[in-house]
Amino acid sequence: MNSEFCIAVHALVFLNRKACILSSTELAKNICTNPARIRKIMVKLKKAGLISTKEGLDGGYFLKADPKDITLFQVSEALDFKFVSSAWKSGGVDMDCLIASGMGQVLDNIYADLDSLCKERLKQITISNIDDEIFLSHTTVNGGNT
Amino acid sequence: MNSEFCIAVHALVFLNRKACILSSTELAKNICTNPARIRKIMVKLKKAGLISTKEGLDGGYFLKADPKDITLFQVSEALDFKFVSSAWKSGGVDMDCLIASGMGQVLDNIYADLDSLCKERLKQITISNIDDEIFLSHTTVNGGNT
DNA sequence: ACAAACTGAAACAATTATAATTACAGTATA
DNA sequence: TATACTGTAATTATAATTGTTTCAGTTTGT
Repeated sequence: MNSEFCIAVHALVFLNRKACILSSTELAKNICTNPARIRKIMVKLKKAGLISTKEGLDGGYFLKADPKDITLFQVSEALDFKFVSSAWKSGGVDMDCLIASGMGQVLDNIYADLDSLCKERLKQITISNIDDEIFLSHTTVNGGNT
Repeated sequence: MNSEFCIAVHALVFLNRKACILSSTELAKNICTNPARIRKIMVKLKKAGLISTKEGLDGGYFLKADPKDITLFQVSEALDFKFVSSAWKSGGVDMDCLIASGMGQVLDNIYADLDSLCKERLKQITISNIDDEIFLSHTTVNGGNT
């Protein structure tokens, strides 16, 4: 469920740069996925107050918050997913051996720790930062005449 | 491929605690998986110098390194996997739009950064630490007579 | 008022990733 | 020299992820 994060960040950067209302179909085209998937993700960003929607003709999605204020941490929180986790557990809680019964929790704790470490780091990156990263590196001071 | 890490850590902790040679079948039983999977993972730990093998009758795996020196960072390096990554990429490198063509790399960089952050943290945790965590919490100073 | 074009949501199909199973050659050991 | 391992590969089974299709509900513009 990590690609949801990619899609959300991509959509926010794109909405910011286009600075207009874009439908799920238009977003899907740029992101290379399908509109239904876009909508499912945008619902979460809307609940988090990062975007708003306009229904009806020429409706779609647009940024609500200031891109300088939207951190990737907020995006990850909005999506409610974990960067680090494991569905598979070794051993089993009802086994006699202390290692077999305890290892699942031990690793869950480690993964939870790593996950918050990641999320703390993402508080330092905003949608504006990413826009800069993409567009400043393609803009030279002399217009590309090296 | 995150469960490989769970299995490797579990196996190392178990080998350390049992302090004897254990076959892939015995390890698989405690970890709750199959011997072939165990062997595939143990090959990597062996290449990294963390364990050794003994073939033939009553053969199997045993710890080579000091559990106080085996960090979870070393384990993750031995397995050569990423805690944070995404196979799915938004957009496409050959698209005209700078965002669509650049977003994949932007997120790859972010994920690589988060991944090394996680691995740095794991330099602080050893196999001994985990053994302690499991066994010290189940051992009270008066033998459990509260 | 009404048609158009959107979101939100669900059900289903397709694809991909992950894990389990089976089998067997090679090897050290008792 | 038979035994019981590892190392490896091929195959099957299962689970997770992504894509597709459909439709009810809503708002907008004419």
